[in-house]
Amino acid sequence: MLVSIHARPTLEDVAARAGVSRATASRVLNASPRVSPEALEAVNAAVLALGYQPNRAARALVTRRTGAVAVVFSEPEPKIFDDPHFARLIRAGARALADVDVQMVLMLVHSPDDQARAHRFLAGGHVDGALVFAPHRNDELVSIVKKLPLPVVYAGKPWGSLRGMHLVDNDNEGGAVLATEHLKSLGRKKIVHVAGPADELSAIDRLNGFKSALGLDDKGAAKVTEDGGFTREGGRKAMAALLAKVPSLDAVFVASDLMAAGALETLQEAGKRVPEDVAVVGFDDHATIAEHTSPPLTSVRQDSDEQVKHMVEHLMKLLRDETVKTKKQMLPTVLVRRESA
Amino acid sequence: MLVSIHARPTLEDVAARAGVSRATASRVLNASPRVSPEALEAVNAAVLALGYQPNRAARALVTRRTGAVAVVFSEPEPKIFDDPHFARLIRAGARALADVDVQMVLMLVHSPDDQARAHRFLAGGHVDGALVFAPHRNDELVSIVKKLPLPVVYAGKPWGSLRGMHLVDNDNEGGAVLATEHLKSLGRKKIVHVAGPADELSAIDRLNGFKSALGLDDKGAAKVTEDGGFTREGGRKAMAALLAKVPSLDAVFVASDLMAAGALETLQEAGKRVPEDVAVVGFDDHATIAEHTSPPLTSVRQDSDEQVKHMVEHLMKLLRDETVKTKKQMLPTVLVRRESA
DNA sequence: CTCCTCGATGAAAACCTTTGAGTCGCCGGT
DNA sequence: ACCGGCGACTCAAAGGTTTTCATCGAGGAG
Repeated sequence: MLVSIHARPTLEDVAARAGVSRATASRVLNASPRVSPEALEAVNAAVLALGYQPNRAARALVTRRTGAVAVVFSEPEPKIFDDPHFARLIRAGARALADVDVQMVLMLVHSPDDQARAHRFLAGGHVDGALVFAPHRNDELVSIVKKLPLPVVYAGKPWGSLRGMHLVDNDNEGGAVLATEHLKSLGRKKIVHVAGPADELSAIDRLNGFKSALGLDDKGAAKVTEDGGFTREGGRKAMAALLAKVPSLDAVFVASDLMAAGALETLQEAGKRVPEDVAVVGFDDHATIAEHTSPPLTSVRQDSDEQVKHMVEHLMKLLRDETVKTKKQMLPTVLVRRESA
Repeated sequence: MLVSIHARPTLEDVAARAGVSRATASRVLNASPRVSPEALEAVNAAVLALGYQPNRAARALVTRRTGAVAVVFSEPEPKIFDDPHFARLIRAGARALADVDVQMVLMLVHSPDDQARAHRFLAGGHVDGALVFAPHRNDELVSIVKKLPLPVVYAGKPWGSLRGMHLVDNDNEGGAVLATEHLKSLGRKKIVHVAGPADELSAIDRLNGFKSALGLDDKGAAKVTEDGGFTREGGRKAMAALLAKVPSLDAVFVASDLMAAGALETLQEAGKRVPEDVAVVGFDDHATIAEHTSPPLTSVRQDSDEQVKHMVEHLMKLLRDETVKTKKQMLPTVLVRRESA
């Protein structure tokens, strides 16, 4: 049977070759139970022989499903995308979505223009759902997305009411407690904190963990904390400020590895030995940072790959209309000991 | 006219409201010239009033175009994705593609499994074309993709025959010449080179530029060159090796900013002052690296955003079946002077 | 006044799949 | 022998858009 020169085979072709109707062939492909074993085998053989691949557009048209989901990063400050964390999240997203055979539409939202575009796109029915990364305070994108009749899973807690929202968060607070307790267990008496920006909830949660582990109130915490803005440079400066503020410090919990790298540099310049004079614990356990600082960084691991995987799973459940038991998931964090503490 | 509760408006609805036929409405949307001004205006008004957005699936079905292109990163070593360069390319791709309203399907290819998946996907007609980043030697993905009847634009020169391929490359060799000439013009006599891995053409081109600027042959070059593998750690080690090999060196051209950051650390530890004792020039002009080393790094700028933008433009031309004059584009590089040289 | 041309428009086919309704044959029960 | 029921299957409609072809009307040439 000579098939046409180059055209891709259609379901009709498969059905013809298998000696069944289009409908039956379709049922085989969609794993419907109402198919006889013979038909099933014949169709599968035909699919294989012809190298058939369903036409996504046709399928999308009738099912009213696009087979695509948006992955949205909302980030007023484009620079932070040079953060290696970002690359990791994207990689994890690409992988997890490819595994379930759905297309990933990446959207980076910086400006109000981008927001409008994202709004149009998400409202336009071009995707079945969305994964949203919007860590910042009062991010308008979140209010926009919230109003859309679109299944959405957030990474971490977006600012504002969480009513009815689905999200997968890391246990930032628990991780911070872990880190601080560890420093205490080393016998450190004067523990300080380089915090992340006050407009990100993950930073706030980490700060809260630090406070609760030490039994500090807001005022007490303010005396031993500096904002490092989640950047290397910020970590450097915050550490310097802390050295000035608390000369007797003997340990520091830094809210991100990137900042910790900066902090280590400052400590080194100040002639402090790590961990002898000052013990340092970071957060993220970022492979290419934590393992390559000197000394290698003790850090709280939050598994971004795992987080994204859970987000995807959760979203798929929503798309399948399964009733999800827990709307919010919290992923555990663990302390990874290296040499800095 | 009460419209249905929630269903998205269709072209039929638009046509009805504008008092024309579906066909005419379609012509307006596709900017066909054969439309009267009145019809045009009426349809546009209806589109606006209804918030109409074309159904991508339906359109894809009939035009046999998906409105999506794949962006493929082939990279045996997943770690390199922590390279900030990668994040930049992705960002640029997302932006450039969104600008022309096509969806970006991101594919990260690490393993042979991934290759097979990519093959299936690209052959499956799920995208109209592809942007391929495959810098490494003998990357099998390239041979796979080459056989596909799919418009593809490569980033840089993939290894192997370039016959009939479309690509947008940076002028690596020219940039290297620029860097080396600059060091010469500073009166430096003993200039060495920290190279990228020998299985990436961009690294080889930079090495070649270095060689030709100094008039070195292979043997001569080998004496003053070390491979830094495009990593920070590699740059550190390569610099140390060079210091041992060529104690009298007074300048170094490093083939990437990340390696240059490492090299600077080594120089500092060796007690060399930069630029007084040793002048350093990097490559990439990566914002978050070059500006934050101490001293700030003189570097060759290659504009990744520009490169990706050109790739997208080129691909769009291919998709429109325009005959493209030049299959290969070369983007200029410029030297950005800071304090390290 | 008629014929022709040409531009604008409408009707309908085509794209490929899913799915609800209907058909067919067969078995067991009466 | 008939009927009901059931499992496996086929038919055909539906989904929203583009595009070809035909139609219609107006305006110019003869």
